[in-house]
Amino acid sequence: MTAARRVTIVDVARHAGVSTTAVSKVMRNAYGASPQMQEKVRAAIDELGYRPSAAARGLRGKTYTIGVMLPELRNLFFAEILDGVTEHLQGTGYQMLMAAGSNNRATEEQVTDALIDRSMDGVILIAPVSSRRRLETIARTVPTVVVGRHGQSAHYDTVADDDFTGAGLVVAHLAGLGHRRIAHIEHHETDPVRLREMPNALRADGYRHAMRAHGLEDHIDIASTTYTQDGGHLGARQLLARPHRPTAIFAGADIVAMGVLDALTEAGLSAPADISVAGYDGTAFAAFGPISLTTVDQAGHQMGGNAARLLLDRIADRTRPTAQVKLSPTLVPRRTTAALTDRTASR
Amino acid sequence: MTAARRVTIVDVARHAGVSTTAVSKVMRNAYGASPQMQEKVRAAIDELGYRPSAAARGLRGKTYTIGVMLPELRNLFFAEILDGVTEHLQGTGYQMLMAAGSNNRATEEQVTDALIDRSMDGVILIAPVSSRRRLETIARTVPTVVVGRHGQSAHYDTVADDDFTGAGLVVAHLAGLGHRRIAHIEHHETDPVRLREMPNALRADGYRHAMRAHGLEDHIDIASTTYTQDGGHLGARQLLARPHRPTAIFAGADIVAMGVLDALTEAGLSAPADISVAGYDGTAFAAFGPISLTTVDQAGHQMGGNAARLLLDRIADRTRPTAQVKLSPTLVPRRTTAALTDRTASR
DNA sequence: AACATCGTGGGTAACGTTACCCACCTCACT
DNA sequence: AGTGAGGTGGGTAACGTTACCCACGATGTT
Repeated sequence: MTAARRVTIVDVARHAGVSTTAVSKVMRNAYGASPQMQEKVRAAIDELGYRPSAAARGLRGKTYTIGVMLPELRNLFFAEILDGVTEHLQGTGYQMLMAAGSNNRATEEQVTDALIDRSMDGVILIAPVSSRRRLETIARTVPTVVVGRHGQSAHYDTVADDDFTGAGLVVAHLAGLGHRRIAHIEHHETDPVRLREMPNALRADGYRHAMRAHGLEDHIDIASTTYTQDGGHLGARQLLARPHRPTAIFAGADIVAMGVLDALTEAGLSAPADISVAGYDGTAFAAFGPISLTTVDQAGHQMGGNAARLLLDRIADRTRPTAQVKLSPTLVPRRTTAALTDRTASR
Repeated sequence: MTAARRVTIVDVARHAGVSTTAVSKVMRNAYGASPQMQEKVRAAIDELGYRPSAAARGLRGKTYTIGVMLPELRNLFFAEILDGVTEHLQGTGYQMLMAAGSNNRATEEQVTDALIDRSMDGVILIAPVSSRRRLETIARTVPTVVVGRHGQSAHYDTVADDDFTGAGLVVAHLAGLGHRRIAHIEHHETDPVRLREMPNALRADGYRHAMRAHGLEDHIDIASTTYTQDGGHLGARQLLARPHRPTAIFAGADIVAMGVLDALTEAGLSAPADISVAGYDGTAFAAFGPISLTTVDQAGHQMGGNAARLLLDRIADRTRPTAQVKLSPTLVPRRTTAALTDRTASR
């Protein structure tokens, strides 16, 4: 019942009959330990089951811990990114720890502070909503990579998908199927910095631009809600209530498309018979057979892998110039989008 | 570009013209600091933006960090549990950090070790697959709560759902709808300890017991795969290939039901017209309109809240006797189950 | 024979915080 | 005036690890 005292480096040193310095060297594979010494120490380590304390290590140097801030747990797209990070970290000795920031500035600040307090060697911020200034502050304190948000910084690296182009792919796909009244559901944004940096804003821009490019500027129609299932639900209801109901809805994210499909079901409609629906992200949910959602794959796995790589590079050299990785999205047509028929068009 | 040196307690002490001890007292709201001193110190803290290092704190005492091991990120049921934990931890000063264990013993061991190395004040293990002995070892090292696994221990508390009863609810529901050929997809288990402790094993037991109670012992039919979407897919294909195809499938978890629905779609079948399908967990996915999966709600949110409460209690008093919290599941009938018709029965 | 050089091991002082103890001051009470 | 109690502040030694440096002996070089 009484907690067994931790085995420390001192115990190992005594047990092996060497100095703590020697044990430390062996642990770190540092120079200056003969093979015999290494063997002796390793035997003692195994025998006592010694594991170094990350806290004590962190006080002197590295903690071998990467902190990841993610805005929420329910959006499966983030799982793809995390898989990419985990995979890249395999065998590097780094452990990834995650904390959820719940998509608002106050908790996000709290969470990132918590990661810094716990002396992470580096942090990966996924789709952060914090102010630009705040991100810079974090990046000056600890090596930082920002994923899923554009914008160039002298302090942090970024990994993002080319959202502007991706949105264009969706519009082209739907226009190619004969649709003209193609509506969009966006995540509402007013902050000028975020209008330039956030993926949702770029997707909306890409939508507008592509609509114009296809000669459909008169049909530009946007419902402004949030990137959540509820946001999709609300947005769809707004769009369905309009006098000229759209024949296709481009939801800004797969999770939004879920809400749209939910709302369609409630209204007794279905995709693609009544309305075509497309999402964005390329989550496992979209690939799920009974749903089979047309979406844009932004290669979350690769985003995560790139983020981890950039972070390790920056931990190794904090002065190297920052990089901006932009990945190309691909359209994945599935069964929620279909050619415009007389029936759908006439509504 | 050069990393700004961290503000430490010494900087604050100097800036406020007091001792580090005084600053420490103020930080911890400890006894022995006059109001004037508190004010002076707080002013200095704000001015310098001081935040204590969790690593250094951990070396002496507590880190105010709770570690959570979860088996994977894609099963939305775990998100419910985590929400419950987060909510309970609100305002306690504890931060939750998560690490994913990927459902196998080796990585699970690695991850739990990593949490211990980082001197977590306590850990919550969600549906761990580790051996009983390993769990005991962890619990002797650090306050531990095990969620989603039965079995009594002298060292760790447990929170689980009454899986045996829950499985019975599903069988009763389906039998009530007239089904007799009710099949089950289980997560394969052979280890005798796990057969007693793991929810999947208890659900399978509950299924068998309820089938017998309803006089359906001749129709007991189990596909033994895993609790993943692929497992559900595989299990469903096995069941569909049998000479006497079942009219209802009870999938051991919602994620398994996803795989079942996927396989049905592939086979050109649908639920509930051709086959009724029920899951288990009560995830947000099951509630999703276009799916509308009949399931058993195991109140993940409450499980998480209970786990956090038990953990904080144990951190406060490591010698108190362990507790086993068992929550009652409830059936949530939705649209994937329906009364047996002549058409489905005759297949 | 004198002198570098190299390989190997250990001593010591941090890192930032807190637990524990002691010193001092003020006030009230004998 | 002397004593005790209570309130307030600080000094010091840990916690477990690593970076830096120094010492020693063996080997090779002039």
